[in-house]
Order: sequence, then C-alpha cells, then structure tokens
Amino acid sequence: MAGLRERQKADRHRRLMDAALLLFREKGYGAVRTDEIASAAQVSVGTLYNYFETKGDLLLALVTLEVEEVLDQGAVVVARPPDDIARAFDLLIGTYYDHSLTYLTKPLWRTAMALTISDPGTPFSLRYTAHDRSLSGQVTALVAELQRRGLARADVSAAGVGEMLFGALNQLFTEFVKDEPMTLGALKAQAAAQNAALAVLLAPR
Amino acid sequence: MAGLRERQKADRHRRLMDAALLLFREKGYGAVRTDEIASAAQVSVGTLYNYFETKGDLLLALVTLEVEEVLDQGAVVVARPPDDIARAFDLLIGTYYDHSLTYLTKPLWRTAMALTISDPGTPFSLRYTAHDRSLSGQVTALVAELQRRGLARADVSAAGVGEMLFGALNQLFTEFVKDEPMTLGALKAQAAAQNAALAVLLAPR
DNA sequence: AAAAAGAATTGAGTTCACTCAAATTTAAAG
DNA sequence: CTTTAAATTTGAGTGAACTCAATTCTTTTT
Repeated sequence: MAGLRERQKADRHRRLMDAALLLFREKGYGAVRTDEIASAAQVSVGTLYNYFETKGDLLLALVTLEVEEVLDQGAVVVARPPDDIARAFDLLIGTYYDHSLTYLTKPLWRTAMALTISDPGTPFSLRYTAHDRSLSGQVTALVAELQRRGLARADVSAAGVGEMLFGALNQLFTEFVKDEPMTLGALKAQAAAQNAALAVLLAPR
Repeated sequence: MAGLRERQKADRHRRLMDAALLLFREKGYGAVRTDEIASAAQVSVGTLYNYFETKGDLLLALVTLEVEEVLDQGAVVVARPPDDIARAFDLLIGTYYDHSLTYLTKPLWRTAMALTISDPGTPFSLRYTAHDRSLSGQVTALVAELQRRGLARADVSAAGVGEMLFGALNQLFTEFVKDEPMTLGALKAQAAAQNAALAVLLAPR
C-alpha cells in the first residue's frame, strides 16, 4: 500500500488541479489569485509552488489532459478513415476542434498558447510542443493511409502535406480562440474550405 | 508650425520607442524594468503609461515597424515572381523570414506573439492581426498570379491554397522562434520542403 | 500681461506572483 | 517508545508592473 506521505501528495495535487480548473473557468486566469487557488485546495501558497513551478504551469497541466484525450480520439479516425479525402480531413480535424472546448475556454486557450510561446523551455511547454508534434504526426499518418488505399496521389511526401495541413489548421484554431464571437461551426467551415482545395490537389490523376 | 506641446509629445514618444528597442534587445524584455525605460527616455513611469497602455504595447509598437517593412518587400516579389512555383514560394517566404530578425530577436518575437494571443483586443494586437492578414493576402495574391500566368493549376481556389500555405509558414516561424539554436537556413529548408510538395500538387496537369 | 482652463507629468502607493527560512509532519533508526 | 533524519508545509516578505491624486506646464481668454 502506498505510504501516507505519497497518498497525501497525490491528494493535494488533485485538489490543486480541481480548484484551478474550477476557478480559471469561472473567473478567468488573470482574475484568479494564486493564494485563492491554494486556499480552495486547502493548502498554503508555498505548497502550491511546491507542486507547480508557476501559476502558468498549473494551467498547462490542465491543457495536457485535454490534448491527451484528443490524441486518443484522433487515432480512431486515422485507423479507419472515410473513403474520401475531404471527408477524412474534415472528420479528423473536426474531432480535434470539437473536443477543444471540453475543459478549456477560449481565454484559457489563449493564455496557455501564450505561455508555451513565451516560455518554450519549461517542462510543461515541452510537453505541449511534443503533443503538437503528435497531432501533426497523426495528420501525416492520415495522408499516408489515404495514399496507401489509392485514394490520394502518392507522388508527394505525406509528411510535407501533413505538416502543412496541420500548420494551417493550427493557425485557424489560433485565430478561432483569438476571435471571441467566432463559433465552432465557423471554424470548421474555414477548415473545410482549405481541406476542399487540398482534396482537389490530392485527387489521383 | 506644430505647437510646443505637440512637438514635445512626438519627441517623448520617439525617445520611449528608442530606449525600449535598445534595452529590450540588450537585456531581454523580462529583464527590463519599466522605470528603466522611462528614465532612459527621460520621463517618469507615469508618462510611459500615458503613451503606452502596457509594457507589452511598447514591444508591439516595435513589431509593427518590422512587419510594415516586410510587407513592402513582399509586394515587390508578388508583382514579378519567378517562373517556377517552388522558387516563387521560396523567394516570397524567404523575404519574410530574412527580414524577421532585423529589429527583433527570437525572445522578443516570442514575447510579442504571446502578447497578441493572450490579449487580442488591444489596439496593437489588432494591428498585428491585421498585418498577418495582409501577409496571408500577399501569399494568396502570389498563388493567383501564378495561376494567371498558367504556371499553376487554376482549378483550385487561390485563397484556399494561399491561406493554407500562409498558416503553415506562420507555424514554422513560430517553431523557429521557440527553438533557440535553429538557424534561419534550417527554417528556410523546412519551408522549402513544404513548398516543394505543394509545387508538385499545383503543377499544371 | 495676468488669470483661468486644460493637458500632461510625476512618483509614492497598491497589488499580486513568487521566495525562503523556520516550523511541522512523516518515516527510519536505535 | 524516543530520537534522529528527511521531506514537506507554511506565510510573511520581496520585487516589479501599473495607478491615481497632486503638481507642473502649455494654451486660451479677458
């Protein structure tokens, strides 16, 4: 059985994550004071900083949860994609986008993205970047799978196309979270327009 | 002739920008205190905040200068692009990338990007976003121009392709500034790989 | 030219993320 | 069960961005 110390540690960690998610969603990242999170989790500020290097790390830990779930869902799509290029892309990307607001709000995404850009060296930023690469790899895998099935031209590098597509959809997502009134539907429509253009280009000759 | 007050105002504004650029480049954004900038520009902290809403606004004002110069250079390329898709893309994008480190360093770019994402509503962020759209429009214009000359397939939307390409290159640039040891050459090589894939797809049938 | 009005500057004060030396709690040793 | 050692928690203290009421400078009015 795990020692007392270990159990208490896991417990405090969970309480801090729970309290942070609740408060961040409710009041927004900037409006939440660190000692507020600490006292909601029934620990002191010092303890909070024992578990997370910065207030931002706490947020990035929450983002990590979100992205890991998305990766799992994406893998399902890549394994058995629709028999149509545009629909395959729409489905995979739609999966990503639909899940994105499950835990985080647009303002929280903005803060999280800002943190990983301004501090790319912190452990959580590195994990975030690694996740991005996994997602990009998933898109590339989808392109390769479509090529393997003879649904897409095989005379271009799947990685070249996959990375470009992922970069573009990442950019669209960034614009989405920067634009408060923009809906998920509008985001998917924009992605679909790009996917359609790419689908035409990738159609077997 | 402009009144005394107006002249003094323009002068203080210029002194603040100059001092900020110098100090930011020298010590890095985070290590520069606002009162340091203020005293280097021979005004008080309060005055600094009279001219710029936040310390970040000061940086974004500097970024704006940079981007405006890039847009001018890009326009030249779009007007007379090389007779080859891949080379045309490489040239335009190379123009963007080469200019990017003229005023700003990688850390400064990171901070600037982070600011526009986390605070998209501030006047300077809006300007930054508008510039991004101009750059994207320039890429689309290049695609359209290549189509007009019969160098690229005309059966896809220039905007769809242009936006996708711009999104992808923007993403590459973001990864570049996040990766301290990465060279400009490596960045351009990555872009060239994507451009090559796209060039194959866009080649007239 | 003096006075009144308006605009801009000033810097001590406030707020909040983060630190660190002391205190407490848990585990291990005798 | 005590004592010792190690790990963890604690919260008052520190530093830096930003504020705002008081002051100074510029322009307009009489």
